[in-house]
Amino acid sequence: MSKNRRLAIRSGLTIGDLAARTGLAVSAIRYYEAEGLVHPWRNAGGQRRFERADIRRLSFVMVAQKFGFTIARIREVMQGLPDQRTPTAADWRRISTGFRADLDQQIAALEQMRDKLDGCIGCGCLSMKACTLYNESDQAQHYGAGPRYLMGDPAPEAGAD
Amino acid sequence: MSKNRRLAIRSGLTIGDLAARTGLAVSAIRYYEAEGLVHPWRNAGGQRRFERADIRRLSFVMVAQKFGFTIARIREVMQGLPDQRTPTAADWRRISTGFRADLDQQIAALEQMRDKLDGCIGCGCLSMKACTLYNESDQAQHYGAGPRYLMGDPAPEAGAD
DNA sequence: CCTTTATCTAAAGTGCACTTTAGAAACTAT
DNA sequence: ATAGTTTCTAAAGTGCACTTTAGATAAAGG
Repeated sequence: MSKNRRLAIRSGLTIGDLAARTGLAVSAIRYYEAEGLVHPWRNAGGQRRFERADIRRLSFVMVAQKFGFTIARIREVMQGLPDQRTPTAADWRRISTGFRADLDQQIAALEQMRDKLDGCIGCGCLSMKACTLYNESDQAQHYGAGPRYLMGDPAPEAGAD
Repeated sequence: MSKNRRLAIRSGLTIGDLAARTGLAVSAIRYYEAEGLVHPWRNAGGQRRFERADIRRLSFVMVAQKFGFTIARIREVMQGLPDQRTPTAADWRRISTGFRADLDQQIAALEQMRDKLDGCIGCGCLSMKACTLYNESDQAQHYGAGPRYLMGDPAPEAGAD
């Protein structure tokens, strides 16, 4: 029970501490380590120990996931953080900004698709060749194997309606 | 080779025909049948035969997927189509409209999150208690097991920044 | 008629993001 | 010292949306 360890000043946070503070499952944190999103060290007994800054890293991961980014993309973005020193507010600001740009793009793509859908609803077709939604998406098909319901698809061109 | 079957006037479209006209893989169409999104009949030899209207159904599925809807949700929406007669343009218009409402909501949710992200970037926190992004999402956690990168999450409240 | 292509079923595999399980070792509290 | 957590690893399981594989049957073309 890690209940009252006097703020764990001793030697870093345990995985349980981190789980408690982020709301993540312990197993998820281990998974994120395997994916290279956090880099705990080990204590004498072989247990993971984390820095306080890792709370921030994991929180960032959680938010990024909420926005629909994959682990791979999140790892990429987080490469922008310093490796040796603790990231500063400015560091976070910097990578969050790039992240925001992606988000803007996603929203724009969604809005474009919505507008096209409006056209299709108007004509009642929603399936025929005239409908831009299909013509462009037919080619786009197959973005890697699994489910491709990540919205960042190839931002349909504006014209051709 | 179903190349020149005189428009397949005979007895409905084969699964291959449908694949050619929608761009879907044959296996995907079988999967969609298993999921209840299309209901082909069988010919004497036990092969699937589809109506022309099924091109439309499948195209609808494809577009819906592009927008990030799950098969379950798509099936739900498509329950709104008539079972016995061929759906009319008005039928498609009707279900597409409900669909558009969902989409609007998703966009709105994304925009709200973006705005909050702006606040977080501004303060450089992106992880602490002050940040609305975590406080609300911590609770929300766990939307079914697998990957939950579907953006339709619980539309964060506007206030509290 | 015979070969080629298409289709069939059932089962297993894929990729992402995890969780669950099992058995063992470490740590904490009493 | 001992009981009760926690943590460890490795491996398997989960859910979604499919694809791939294998072996068998059906349909089409020459």
